[in-house]
Amino acid sequence: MAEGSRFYVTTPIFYVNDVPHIGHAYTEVAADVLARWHRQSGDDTWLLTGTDEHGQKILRTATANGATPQEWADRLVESAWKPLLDTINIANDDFIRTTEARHENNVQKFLTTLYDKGYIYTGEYEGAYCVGCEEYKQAADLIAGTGEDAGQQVCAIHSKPVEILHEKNYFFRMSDFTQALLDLYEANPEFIQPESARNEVIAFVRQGLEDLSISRSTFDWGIKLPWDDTHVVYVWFDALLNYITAIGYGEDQANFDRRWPALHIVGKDILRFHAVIWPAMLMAAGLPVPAGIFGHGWLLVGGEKMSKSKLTGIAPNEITDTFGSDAFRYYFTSAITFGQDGSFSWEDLSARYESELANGFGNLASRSLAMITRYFEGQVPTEGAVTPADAAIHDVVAAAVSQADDAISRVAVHEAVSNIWTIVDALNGYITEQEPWALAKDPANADRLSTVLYTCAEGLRALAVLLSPVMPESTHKLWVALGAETALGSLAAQPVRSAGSWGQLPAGTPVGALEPLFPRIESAE
RNA sequence: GGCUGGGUAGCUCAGUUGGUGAGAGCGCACGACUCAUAAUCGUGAGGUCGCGGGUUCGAAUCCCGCUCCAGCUACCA
Repeated sequence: MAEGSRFYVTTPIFYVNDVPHIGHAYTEVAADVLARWHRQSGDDTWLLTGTDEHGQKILRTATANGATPQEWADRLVESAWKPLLDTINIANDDFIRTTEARHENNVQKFLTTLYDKGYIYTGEYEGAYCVGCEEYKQAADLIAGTGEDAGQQVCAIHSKPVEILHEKNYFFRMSDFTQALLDLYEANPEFIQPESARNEVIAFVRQGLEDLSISRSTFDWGIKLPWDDTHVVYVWFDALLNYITAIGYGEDQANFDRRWPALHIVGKDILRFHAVIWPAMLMAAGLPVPAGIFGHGWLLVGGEKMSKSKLTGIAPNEITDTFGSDAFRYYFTSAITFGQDGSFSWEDLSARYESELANGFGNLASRSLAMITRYFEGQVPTEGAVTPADAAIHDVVAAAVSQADDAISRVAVHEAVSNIWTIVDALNGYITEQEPWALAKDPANADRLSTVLYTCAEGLRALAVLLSPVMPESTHKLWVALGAETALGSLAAQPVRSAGSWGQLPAGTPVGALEPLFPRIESAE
């Protein structure tokens, strides 16, 4: 899906009962960077995120907190999830909540469609039920009993024997789609990325799929089945449909056709739901399957998956309060190979902030603008005769643009940043070699000095555009300081794919003052 | 147990279909420079490429065994 003028990307919807941590933020940032890049390239772009609000757990915690589940969800959406998007500067186009009418009504339409087509049947669910937990347990949640319970399976939490219960349930004929899914994976190798995720899924589906129980009657916080209001739909079935109800499935066919299919960015923990159940659901309904599923890795803290119970969970604002949202976004998109697990540490974050953002990019902007201010009275100088050294910079910029765009099309966000960063390194080296401060000592070198500093200004102009999807705030400051806001218009309006064409910033443009883009941070604590 | 990945310089990681002396960034040491956020640029030190076999003229790169780490092994999201 490299080019084309349409780009629909989604994040998973947040389960409102969770506490926001950097894992959620990581997914959001990645999707947002992709969306901003495409949007700024002129593609018809849509970034969807939202919240998942149904299910037994939410009913329980709401009750425990003396609220109705809807009140509870409302509270969490406003106090936790929407603020998270602000904290990390996400420019989503929509925010869907699974309790909204546009979702609930059309989930019912979808269910009716599957029911009418015969993909849903009445069956009996048999499961191990723990009275203490008030829910069915999976085999992994059970342990062998001891003492008087020896020989029986007991609940790992309550250590009491579980009961085998039977319940009337509605089932989705997912097993019908085993072969169709395998064919899909085969025919479209990039449907699931990265390759390791694809292998995982294929191995799973090859074992054969079972039908999926998609209704619950033991609680009622969910979307009712249209043909049997004593059952609510299984939460995942409900949640996955957000990707199409948000864009008009069931009520706005034109918009649906305009947006669908989507690229789904998900963590590898929920890969299976997206790569197996979801496409099967769509196939059953006669709808196109997603454009792709990208499963990214875990953030590891101290070599282990971050978790609240091990006190390694980190709230995004712990980072942004000190480093800012741009640094947060930069760090997670550049330091971690998208698709693989990545290590997070405060030391690494501080080190990269200082060496790459402050000393590398920030200082490049400072030194360039300082010299333009000092030697050319604050106006972008004229480019004179171009030497091989200057041409080399032009080439680096042009190459960075095409390489980064290619990387984005492959969802290789980290690679794109790395490609763009070659401009930072090249310009810092260029300045040291060209020694504009030495040229400035002799008026005979005025033309050369002018060209060197023009090259710096143009390089920065390109950097501002290319990095704006990743670091919207600091690049905007740089854009204004370069005088580009008045000379070329708003940064968001700059087409990213033509950022490499040289000579856009007009000579004579007045530059402004620039505070350090990434100020040094005292001691990191 | 089975499956999917991974174990490469102090740290985080690249290493296409096996082939000139194994790479990058950071950190460290030394040097250059002074426009700049005590920033920049250059040079250098540093590695039995998890362990043991095998295939090959030649393997970090293929095959076998072993070992260590992480994740998955479906209807809680």
